Amino acid sequence: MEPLRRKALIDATISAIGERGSLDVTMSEIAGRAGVSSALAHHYFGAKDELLQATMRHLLSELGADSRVSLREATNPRERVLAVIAANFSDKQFQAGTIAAWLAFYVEAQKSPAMRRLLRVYARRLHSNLMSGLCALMPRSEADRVAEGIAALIDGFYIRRALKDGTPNAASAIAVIEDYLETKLHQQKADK
Amino acid sequence: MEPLRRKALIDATISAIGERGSLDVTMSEIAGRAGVSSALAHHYFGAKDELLQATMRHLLSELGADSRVSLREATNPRERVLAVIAANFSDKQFQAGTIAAWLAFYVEAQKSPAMRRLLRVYARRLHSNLMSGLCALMPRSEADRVAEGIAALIDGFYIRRALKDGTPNAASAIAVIEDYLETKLHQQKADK
DNA sequence: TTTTGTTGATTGATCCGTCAATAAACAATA
DNA sequence: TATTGTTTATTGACGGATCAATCAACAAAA
Repeated sequence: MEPLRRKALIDATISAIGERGSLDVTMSEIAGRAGVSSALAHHYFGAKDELLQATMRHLLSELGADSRVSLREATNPRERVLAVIAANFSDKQFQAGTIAAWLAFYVEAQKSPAMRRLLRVYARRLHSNLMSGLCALMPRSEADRVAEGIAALIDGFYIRRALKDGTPNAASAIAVIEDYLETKLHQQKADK
Repeated sequence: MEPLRRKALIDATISAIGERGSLDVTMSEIAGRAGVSSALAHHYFGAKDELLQATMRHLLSELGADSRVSLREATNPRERVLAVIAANFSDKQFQAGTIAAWLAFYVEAQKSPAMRRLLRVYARRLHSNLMSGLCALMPRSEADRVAEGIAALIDGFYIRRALKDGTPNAASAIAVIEDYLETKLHQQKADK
């Protein structure tokens, strides 16, 4: 029962955050969505921030898994980079609820060391995933810079989704980022 | 007296948000920082979200003013773009408190239409400021895309500051963004 | 019967917003 | 100038609402 409930509560947390748009969701709200009492949520998670952290870890591991799958299909360095970008803007990831949760967690990270730690894991992983492709395409120092740029672009488009009404368009975000990459690759070839 | 108090309360709001890292600051906390009672804060602003909105507007107008000053010193299109970037990462803007406030407002925008409206003003202004330089350097459609990229990069580096401990380094952020711009300009010249 | 699952009720804390009351500044008037 | 009236500034205290967390109690497996 326990794993079931935990999963349901975490899912409920994401959808609640997604709907409300911030971490300002009550335990009762979350528990209600999961079809249980708030007391049960406390029973399984102890305190609210532990539930939030578990939710964050869940998001993190889902993105990690998606990235790995996406990377496995890549057959060359360039495709590896594209795969990482694609994973971040897949339908599963680039969704209102998930995006809202990421943003809220970024804010939370400013006061919660635990959250900050988790976000750093995300950042490091993203960087190294990007580098795994970029390193073969340009000198290390240049690759580092481009990876930082792409990472900032990804987070930037995530945050900017907060401005748009209606459906977020992952397509145009991908287009801009890929254009950045292609331009960079082109430049590398020219320099050689 | 009124203008004095309003200013003090808005400044107190920014510093409180900056220190706590989120909008989860109480009226008492803010009022205390401004050296007045919480009742007075209510007297001048009515409700908490009005104070928060006033704070957001203040941030917005400060950034707008800084951008205008920075732009005035530019003597050619390329410098105009650089000026906009520089304004966003000036010591005055790229500061822990201010950054925390921007992020928190982004999250708030997901549930508050008023905040969303203000952030859209910011986004539009940034875009048009960037376009004022880019349009002279490349075709409009390309300029649009580059402007979107730079805007996302700026917001991306802002949000990523939440991960770093210690002082935020505006310098490396500027370096990446300017590198992006230069690469793009180079590409334009080559295409011609 | 021991362990696991589950809840309703409750507690204690926090916090927004209001209000009545006081003080200070200001205006009017005799 | 002295006095009276009026608006502005300011606060302490409080009502009312919300919410996290606890707990005692009950049901259901094992």
